[in-house]
Amino acid sequence: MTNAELARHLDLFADLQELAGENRFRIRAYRTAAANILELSDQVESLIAGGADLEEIPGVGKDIAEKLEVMVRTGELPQLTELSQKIPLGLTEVMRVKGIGPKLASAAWTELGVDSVDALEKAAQEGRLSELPGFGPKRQASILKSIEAHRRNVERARLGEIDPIVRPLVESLRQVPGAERVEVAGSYRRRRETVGDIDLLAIADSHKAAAAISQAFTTYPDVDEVLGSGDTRSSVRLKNGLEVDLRVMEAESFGAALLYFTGSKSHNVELRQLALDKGWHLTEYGLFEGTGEEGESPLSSGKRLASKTEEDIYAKLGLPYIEPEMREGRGEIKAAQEGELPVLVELADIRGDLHMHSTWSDGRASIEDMMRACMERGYEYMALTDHSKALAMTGGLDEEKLARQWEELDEITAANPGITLLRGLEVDILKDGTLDLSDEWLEKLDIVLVSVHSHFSLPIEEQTARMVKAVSHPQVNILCHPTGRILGAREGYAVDLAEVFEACRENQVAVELNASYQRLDLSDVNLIAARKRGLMVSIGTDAHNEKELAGMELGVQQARRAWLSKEQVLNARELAEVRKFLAKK
DNA sequence: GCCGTTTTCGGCCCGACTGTTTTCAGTCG
Repeated sequence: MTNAELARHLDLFADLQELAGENRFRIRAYRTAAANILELSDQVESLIAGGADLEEIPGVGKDIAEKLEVMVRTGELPQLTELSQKIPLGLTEVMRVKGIGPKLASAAWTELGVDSVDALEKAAQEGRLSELPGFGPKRQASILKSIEAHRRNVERARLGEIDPIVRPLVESLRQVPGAERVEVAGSYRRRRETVGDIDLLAIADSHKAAAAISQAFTTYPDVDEVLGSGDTRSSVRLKNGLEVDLRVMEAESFGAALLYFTGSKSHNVELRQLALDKGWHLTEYGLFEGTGEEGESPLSSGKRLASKTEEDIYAKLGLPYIEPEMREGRGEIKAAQEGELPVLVELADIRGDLHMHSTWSDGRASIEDMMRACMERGYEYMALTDHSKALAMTGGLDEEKLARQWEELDEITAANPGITLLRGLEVDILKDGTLDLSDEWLEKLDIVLVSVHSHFSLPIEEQTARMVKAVSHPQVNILCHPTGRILGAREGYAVDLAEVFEACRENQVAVELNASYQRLDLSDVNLIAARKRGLMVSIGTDAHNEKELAGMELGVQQARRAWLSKEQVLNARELAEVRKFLAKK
C-alpha cells in the first residue's frame, strides 16, 4: 500500500467515524495522521521493512501505528470494513456538499434513507428534506444549489490557470475609493500547486469604504452567484466555478488577518499553541494577553501585543519571519525556533533556463526569438533543448538535423555575445533505458536532458530500471519531469523515485523541477525528498514560446515550498559552475 | 487517538455566518 492509499484509508475511517458521531478529537487524530503520512518522503511500507518505529511519524501513536502495519500487511483495515457495512459510503460524499456536515448528513440518512448525493437531491426536490429537524425551506433550497456546484467543481484549479483570473479581480478592488490594501491570502499566497478557492483580504479606511469594497466584490462582472455576505466576510462563485472569499478588516489587524487567512491550517494551529504556551492567544485580530476566557469578546479580552504586520507577530512569538511558501506545518516553526530556516531561492537568483524548445522541434518560436527573450529576462545563459527523433510528432531531431541546427546556432551565437547558448537536446529515454541519440553525438552536446515520453504503464520494477539505466549514462546531466504527472489529468507513472534519485546522486545528474503550470514535476513533496538526498535541482520552464519562459517564477515558488536555497538550484549558479557540473568534475 | 522541560491525565485553535432556533448548533474556513 502506498502512502497515498494509507492516507485515503485513514481519512475515510475518519469520515465514517464522524458520521457515526464519534469523539471529534479522535477524528482529528486520524486526519492529522493521514495528512502527515501524505507529506512523508519515505514510504511507510519501506519504513516497516526497514524496521523503523512508525510512532516517530508525527501524529502517529501506538494505535494508528498498529493499524498502519495491518493495512500494509493485509491491504485492508478491519475496523474500517466493519464500519463501512453500517454506514453507506455515499454519505461521505453527501458530507462534502457545501452546507452539509456529518450531523446533517447523518440525520438525512437515518430519517429519510438518504445515502448518496443523488438521493439527497431527490429528497430536496420533493420537499421532504425541509421536514427534518435542523433543515428548513431555506436550507433545502441552498442545498439544491450546492449540489449543482459540487458536481461542477469537484477538482481544485491549477495555480497557473487562475493567476490570470485573480489578478484583475484584485486590481479592480484596489481601485475602490478608500481601499487601502487588497491582498490575496490562502493557498494561493502559499503558492500551492492547486487551489480550491481564493481568499482575499482588504483594508478599508472607513465603514463606508468597507461597504463599497464588499459591494464592488459582489457585483464584479465575473460573479455568477453571491454565496453569502456579512460585515466582515462575503463570498461569491465566479462564472468559471471558482469560489472567492473576501474579508474586510481594519488596518490595525492587517498582519494578524493576513497571517491567519494565509494559513496553512496546521501552521496556524502551531502558532496558536505557541501563543497559548506563553499565556497569550492569537486570533485574526491580533496576538492578545490572556488565553481568551470564555464569554469575553475577542477585542476586549486583553492587551493587544501585536497585530499590524506578520513580522510583528512572529517576532513577539520569538520567531523570525516565515515565508508564506513554507507555512505548511512541515517543521518550519521548529526550524524557525532553532534559527535553521533556509534562505530561500528567489527569482532574482536565477541566471538561466536549461530547458526550452524552438521551431526546430515542437516549439513555436525561433531560436533567435527565444534567445532575445532570455536576454530580456537578464539571463547569463540558456540551453536550447529540442526533442530527439523518437518523438516524431514533434519533429524531433536526429543526428543529421542536429548538425544543421548547430550551423544556425553558431551564427546566432556569433551575433549575440551577450548570452551563452548551450547546445542541448531533450533526449528520449527509450523503452529499454537506452537513449535516443548515438554516444558520439551525446558527447558533442554541452548539456544532455533525458525524459520519459512513452511506455508510461510499465511495471514499477521495469520503469525504475529503465530510468536508472538512463541516468547512469555518463553523458546525462538532467532528468526532466521525473514522474511524468500532468496536474489534474494524469498521475505519474509507477516508479521507485528513491532508487532513481540515488542513481542520480551517484552519477551527478540533476533532477528537474519542470515549471510548466501543467506539470510542476517534481512536486514540492518529491523535491523535499530530492533535497534531503543532496541532489542538484534544475528549474526548467520547458518553454515552447517566448511567453512560457515566464513560468520560471512559478517554478521558483515551488522550489521555495521545498525549502530550496540558491545553492541547491543548478540554474542559480554561475556559468562556470554550471559547466563544471555538466562536465561531472 | 495523540501528546507532554510546568502534565502519563486532561487537555486538544478560534471566530463568523446561516438557518434554525427562542438561546444555539452546525458548518466553514
